[in-house]
Amino acid sequence: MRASRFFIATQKEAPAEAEIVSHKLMMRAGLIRRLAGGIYTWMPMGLRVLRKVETIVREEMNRAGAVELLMPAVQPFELWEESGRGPKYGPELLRFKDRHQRDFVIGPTHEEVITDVVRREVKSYKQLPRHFYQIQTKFRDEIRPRFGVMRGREFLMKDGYSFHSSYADLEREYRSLYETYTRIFTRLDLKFRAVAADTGSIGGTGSHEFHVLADSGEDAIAYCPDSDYAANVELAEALEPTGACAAATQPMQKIATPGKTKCEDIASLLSLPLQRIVKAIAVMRSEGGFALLLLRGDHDLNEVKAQKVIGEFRFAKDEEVEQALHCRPGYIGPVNQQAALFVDRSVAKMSDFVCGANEAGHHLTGVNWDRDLSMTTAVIADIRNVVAGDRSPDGKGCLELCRGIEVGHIFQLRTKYAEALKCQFIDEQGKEQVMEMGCYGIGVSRIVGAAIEQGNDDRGIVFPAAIAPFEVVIVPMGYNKIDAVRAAADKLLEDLQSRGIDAILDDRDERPGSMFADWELIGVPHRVVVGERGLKEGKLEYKGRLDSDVQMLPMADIADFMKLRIG
RNA sequence: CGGGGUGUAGCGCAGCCUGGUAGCGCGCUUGCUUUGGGAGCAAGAUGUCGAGAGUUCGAAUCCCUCCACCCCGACCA
Repeated sequence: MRASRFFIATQKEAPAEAEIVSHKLMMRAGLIRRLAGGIYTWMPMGLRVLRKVETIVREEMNRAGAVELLMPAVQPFELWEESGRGPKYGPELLRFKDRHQRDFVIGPTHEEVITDVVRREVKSYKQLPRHFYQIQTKFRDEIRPRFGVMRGREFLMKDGYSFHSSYADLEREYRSLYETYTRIFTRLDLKFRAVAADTGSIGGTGSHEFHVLADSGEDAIAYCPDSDYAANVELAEALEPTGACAAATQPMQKIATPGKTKCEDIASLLSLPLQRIVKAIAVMRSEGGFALLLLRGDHDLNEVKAQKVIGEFRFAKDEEVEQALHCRPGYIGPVNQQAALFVDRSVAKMSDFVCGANEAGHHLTGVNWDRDLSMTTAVIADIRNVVAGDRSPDGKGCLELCRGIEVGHIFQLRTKYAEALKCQFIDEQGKEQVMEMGCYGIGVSRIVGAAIEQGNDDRGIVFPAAIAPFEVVIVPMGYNKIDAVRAAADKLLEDLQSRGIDAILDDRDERPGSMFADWELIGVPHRVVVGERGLKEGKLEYKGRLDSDVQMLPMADIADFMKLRIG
């Protein structure tokens, strides 16, 4: 490739709307351009990266025995009614009508469509198992698209679906895809971690997420450095504190705490650690009305866990709190009131604690279970987020926290969709059975953002060689002026290409500084400079994107050298 | 959906408070010089000041409505 025929669209400044480093760099390097909120054009330079990611994913999926197909982006809404997922997916599902007033959606995912395909095509246990996948543009009408392609509304996804005659066979495929995903992210040269995950709206049991580790990630991951335990914080279990509840040593006392509505305020007022304060969170349950959730002051509510314990709920409005407890928010507590109590495990083991007095401007100190309030009707459960230092659920050490960008997700869907859509087969005994299903997703476009989030410096992107838009850039000093330079650069391009190396020759009439800056911004991993100075000694100049120094190499050796480097 | 913020040239921004000729830097065009780390000089082009309605002799500036975008939260892969 020659730069003069390609399209390079670098910019010195990123648009103000770009917040995180990968978004800024993708804009500056001319990889993407925004068309509308969360909707981007992949410019030629960016498309090369996207295609390289796609190729690795495709090769590994094929290797795992999955078969590629391509389903329509536009789907009839009836399928979503049939699966029962239409209402649940809600406004994120982009719906529209055709000229005959029939309802359609733009597919955010394809469980319904693939299940429809398989129920029509596959009738016998002899045709199972099957695994189909596609790499396709999806649309999800996100409430708040952000971070460029990391959370776009339109995005490229690899989605695969497997069908089985037994759960055991689904488990086998699930383990196999776990290995496949590990291979994919290893080949992409990303720092990643597989974590146990909540199954979310898609349902089913058994699920792992693959996260690229990055501080800007939207997900919190809990992991144990001393074992292989790792889970999304949404799911990670907070164990019961060890030891028994300490005996009461203080009487319960009401103290004035005017204006102190936050746990932190109370803690500093009383010179107590935050761990001695209990906060009460008021919620309205879909079934059963008002309830109080009790958490230690330094802990945060985990809504996913809480929902599993108490059912659907929302936070109570201020008026609802006043109505139920005759006290305004900020001073509410569990003592002397009738609301249903859901108590976090850690709170159940506390003694001599501080909580709201259900009287404006007052809190209670020295509160103890049994003596001051009953635990008999309370539900004790794990409803908080784990924090660093908590015991690992596998008992092998303590948890650490880090942040991740979810780039892959594998689910055991079991029979959820097969049942709803009557996707059945005839088994060896001639009996009709519902198929077991798995599904496996990779956010192809998100990977590009995640890779840049992980690989960048003050000069720009540092792409892993596997997905860089070009493997090598040839930068001549005076291509259009000096015949010897031109000849050497042209020959090098030919040599590299004949060895299957993806090289670009920057034959633009730019100044050296601009060319260097452009290619460092774009993140091409290898650079060869062709200059008159070196040519006099028959040498060219090599520099890796992260190298601090250049190497002078004999012209004759450079193609082999590059081949060795790139592998 | 709630709270906050921003919309002025392709990009980054000033001007707005206190109404009166629409500006700066980068980029772009042309010429000359320059040519190993984002060149210099000179000349030039580019605007529905987000949209609509209003106040006013006069609106980028004041008022109202709407739209878009960003951040925080809620929500969600």
